[in-house]
Amino acid sequence: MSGPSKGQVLTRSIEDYLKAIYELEQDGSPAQTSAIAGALDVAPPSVSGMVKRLSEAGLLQHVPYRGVQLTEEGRKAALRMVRRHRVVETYLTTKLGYDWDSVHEEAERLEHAVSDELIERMAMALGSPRYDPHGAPIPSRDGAIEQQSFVALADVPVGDVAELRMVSDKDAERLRFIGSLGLKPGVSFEVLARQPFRGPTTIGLTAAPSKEQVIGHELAESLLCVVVEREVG
Amino acid sequence: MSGPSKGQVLTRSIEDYLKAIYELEQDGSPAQTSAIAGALDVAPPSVSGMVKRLSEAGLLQHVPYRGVQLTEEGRKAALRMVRRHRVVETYLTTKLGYDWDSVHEEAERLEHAVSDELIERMAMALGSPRYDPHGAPIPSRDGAIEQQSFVALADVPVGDVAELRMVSDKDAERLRFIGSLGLKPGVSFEVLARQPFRGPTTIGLTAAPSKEQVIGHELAESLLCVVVEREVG
DNA sequence: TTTGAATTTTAGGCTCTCGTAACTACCGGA
DNA sequence: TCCGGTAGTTACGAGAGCCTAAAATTCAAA
Repeated sequence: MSGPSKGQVLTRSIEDYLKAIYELEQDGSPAQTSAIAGALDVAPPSVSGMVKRLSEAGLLQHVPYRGVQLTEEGRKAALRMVRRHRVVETYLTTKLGYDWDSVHEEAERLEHAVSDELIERMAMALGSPRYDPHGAPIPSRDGAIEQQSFVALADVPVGDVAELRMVSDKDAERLRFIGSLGLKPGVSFEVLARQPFRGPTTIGLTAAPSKEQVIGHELAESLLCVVVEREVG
Repeated sequence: MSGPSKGQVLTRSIEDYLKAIYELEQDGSPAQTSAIAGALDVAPPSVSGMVKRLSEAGLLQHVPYRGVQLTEEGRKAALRMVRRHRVVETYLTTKLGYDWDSVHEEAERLEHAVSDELIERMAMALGSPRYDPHGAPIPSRDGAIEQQSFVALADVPVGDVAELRMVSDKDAERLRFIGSLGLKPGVSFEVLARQPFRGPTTIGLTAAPSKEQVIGHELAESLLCVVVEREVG
């Protein structure tokens, strides 16, 4: 008795797998076993086993040795988790004074425990926010999510003015550092210089142009931006 | 490698068992296997198995065929869960518009997922409340809990004025009905009449004396009160 | 004091999810 | 085309936590 059916009982583990697979699929291409194992911090054979079960449950399609892709049903379940995670993160920062670097861990546990009703009440209390504190879009109740295309700060040409839009929520230390630079989603800045050979980028915040910030290449690759004003010339 | 040790990793199941056992011990006498099984909706052999593990972990003492008693460590862990449960219930009703009859189920899941920090932030946001929406005392962070002695409404003599103090949070339907009578912790009333043979009690709310309420015996046994004014004579 | 009902425990099994070890498939380079 | 390294899978096993059936214990009533 398997196959696609309504009202699956999803365990915590299954919810974690679906969300991880969804996030891996966002980088194009099917999610690979080792990538899933890495994201969930389990051994690859554990993933093979779970993938088999999820595939039998109709939540994803598995091509052996090639990777997995969520089915419509699996994607929906994954987006439900993503919505929960991001609503919780937003609630904790807005209403309970959490810093943006500490909400991820808490949300990671709460997303499995909250009811749909609680999520809707939180969203309501927040005025149905569209983005979480890290700039990630919050899927709607019915699983629609804004598709975005950003440029990493590392790829914004010198001279352009850009706005920071989104940062990964997974690394607390990185978030603290970014915050200490005065950066958060919505902040705009001009790219003043960049050293070659994957060297650092220098920016000047629009709000405080006098204070320049130097940002290493690796970090600059993780800061997702939109260009607001292209350099003339 | 067992015995009392700091920093146990308590599973959800273990947390449930400890809380259930704590609550059963409140009615005096050690908690019995079947009572625990009933409270958690599992079969008695499951309880025997878990009791063995908890006893080996030093969280309770087990006298075969006689029942179990929490150790200091077990009691502390149980009270931590009780605090979580009641803070969450209070938060949901006060800050997110939940009714007092629907919070129990939600808190039952959240109590396993929230961090100590989140509980303290919720308590802070609420002004460190001493009672939950059902009148139950909230244990302090260090596991101190107010010991109360109440009289069931069914035992309050006719003519006395009493105040409702506490109601079980477990039965949503009962809570809805109690609420529909205008009753909640803090409401006071005069006991106007009581029929014999475990018959109903008639009360008149102090706030609206004209409107009398008739309350069946079973319900009256579950309404925990303090007598505010004893009948003269 | 004996017996029988009720309660508790033991025995044995199942599912879920994880792990390690061993085997298989894929793919790029010689 | 072959060969080896990497990635993926299968085989097997462990622990948690639940179950049913059977055995053991308790206790009260005859």
